[in-house]
Amino acid sequence: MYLSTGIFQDIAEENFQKMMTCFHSRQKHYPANEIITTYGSQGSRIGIILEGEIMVIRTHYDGRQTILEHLEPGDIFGETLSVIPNSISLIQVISVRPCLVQYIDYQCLIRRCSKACPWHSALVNNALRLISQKAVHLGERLEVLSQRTTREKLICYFSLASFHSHSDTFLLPFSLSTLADYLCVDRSAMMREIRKLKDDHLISIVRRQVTVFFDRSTPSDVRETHC
Amino acid sequence: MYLSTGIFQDIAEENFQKMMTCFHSRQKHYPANEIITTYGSQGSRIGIILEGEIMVIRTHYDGRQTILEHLEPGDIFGETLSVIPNSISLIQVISVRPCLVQYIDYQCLIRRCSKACPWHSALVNNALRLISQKAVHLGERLEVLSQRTTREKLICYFSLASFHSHSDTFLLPFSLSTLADYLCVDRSAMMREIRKLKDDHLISIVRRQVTVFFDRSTPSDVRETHC
DNA sequence: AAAAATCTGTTGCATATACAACATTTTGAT
DNA sequence: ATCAAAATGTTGTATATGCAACAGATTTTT
Repeated sequence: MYLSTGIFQDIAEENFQKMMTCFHSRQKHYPANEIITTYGSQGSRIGIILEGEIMVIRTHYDGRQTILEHLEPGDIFGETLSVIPNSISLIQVISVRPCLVQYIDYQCLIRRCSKACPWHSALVNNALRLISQKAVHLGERLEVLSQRTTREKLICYFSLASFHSHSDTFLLPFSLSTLADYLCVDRSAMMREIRKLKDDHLISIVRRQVTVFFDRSTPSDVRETHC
Repeated sequence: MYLSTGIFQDIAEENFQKMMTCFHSRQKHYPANEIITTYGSQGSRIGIILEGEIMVIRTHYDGRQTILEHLEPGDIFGETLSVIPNSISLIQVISVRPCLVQYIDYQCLIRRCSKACPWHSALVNNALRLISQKAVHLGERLEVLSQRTTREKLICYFSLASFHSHSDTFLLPFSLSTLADYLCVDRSAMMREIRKLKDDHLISIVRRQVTVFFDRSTPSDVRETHC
C-alpha cells in the first residue's frame, strides 16, 4: 500500500521497502473506535494517516473531554509533534473509522543521515510539507478557540468549514455533542447559542447538515515563485 | 550575521552567500514596536527570528486584540504557515524589541530542487526542525486555550511557563494587560481570578514576577533512536 | 424486533465572565 | 524633572456560561 501524495511521494517503488526498513517504518490497520496510542507511552514515532479518520482526545482528570485534533488522510500525529507536558490529563489517539496508519521514526527523519541516502532528502521534503500542513491546521484551531464567546466560536468554525468545503452547505464531521468538546464549551450552552443563530437567520442546521447565510471567508491569493 | 543553531546550521560559511541568493534569502533589522508585516500582503516568505522578540497579533474589527503567537530567536513566522482565511480581522507581525529577521522563500524551500544543490537538503532538514518546533508551540497554546475557565487557563499557562523556565519562579514575557489578550479573556475578569489564586495560596505575583506553589508539569522522557 | 446507548433539544439556576467606569501606580518620552 | 501614556487594580451590573436534570429522537447492539 502506497499513498502517492503522502510521505513517500516521488520515491520510486523499488526503494520503498528499503526505506521502510531504514526508517523503522511500518503500516498498521486499526478497526473503528480503537485506542491507537496514548501519549506518554511511546517514543518518537510519528504516524501518517493513509485511510480513515482519527481524533486526538484529551480526557481531563474530572472526565471532561477535549477534541484536540480531528485528522484525515494526509494528516500526521505524534507525541513528538505535540509534547504537552501534562501529568493530570490523558491524551489518546482514537480511530473514528477503520484506519490505515504509516509510521516512521521521527529521530531517523530529523537526524542528518551520515550515509546521505539519496531518498532521505525526498522523504524530508515530504515530511516538511506534512508538518507545515499540521501547523496550518493548528493555526486554524487556534483561530476558533481564540474567539471569546461561544457564538463567535460557532461562527468562526462554521465559516472555516464552509470555506474548506467550497460551499455554503456542508456536513459536520462529528456530532453536536462532540462539536461542543471541539469548541471547548458546554454542550447545552452551545445548543442555546445555535438556536439564537438560527433565530437570527445566520445559519440553518438540520442534523449534521449546516448551511451558513453569512459570507464565508475568502481564500487569500496563492502566489507562486520559483527557485 | 549567522545563527549557528538556526536555519543555516551545518551549512559551510562559504556556501552561505550562494544560498542567500538561491533562496531569495535576506536579513533585515527592525526597531522596537514596528509592524514587520501584515498578513494578506506578502507572498510565500517565511521569517526566522535571529534576534529580538516578536508578537503575532490579530486585531478584530471591533478593536479587540488577540496575541496569536509570542516568538523568540529560533522561532519562525509566515503567512504560509498560518493561512487563516479571514477577511474581518487584521493579522500583524510586530517587533516587541529590536529584531533581526532572516527571510527565505517557502516555495523555494518546499519545491524539489531540480539542481539538487548539495546544501538544499541540509536547509530543508533544518526547516523541518524549526517547523516541528512551531507545531509544538501551537500545541501548547492550544492546551492553554482549550481550558474552559479563566482560572484553568491561568494555571495552565503558569504551569507551562514554570516548566519552560525550569523554576517555580519566573518572569512573565509581557504585561498583565497583554496576558489577558494572550489568554483570550477579559482583563478585569482575569485580575479577579488572579486575586482568587493568590487568596488560595496557589501563586504569588508581584509585578511580572510569578511564583507557583503547585507542582509544575514534568517533562516526558526523551528517548533516542538511531537511523 | 427489542433493548440499550447515544444524541438532540430544552429548562432552571448558580456562577463566571464581559463590559464599563474609575482611581492609582508605573513606565516612557521629552 | 515633568508630563503623558500605559498598566494595574478595583468594583457594579448585565449577560453568557457551566452545570444538572430531563424527555424524546435516533442510532447501535443484541
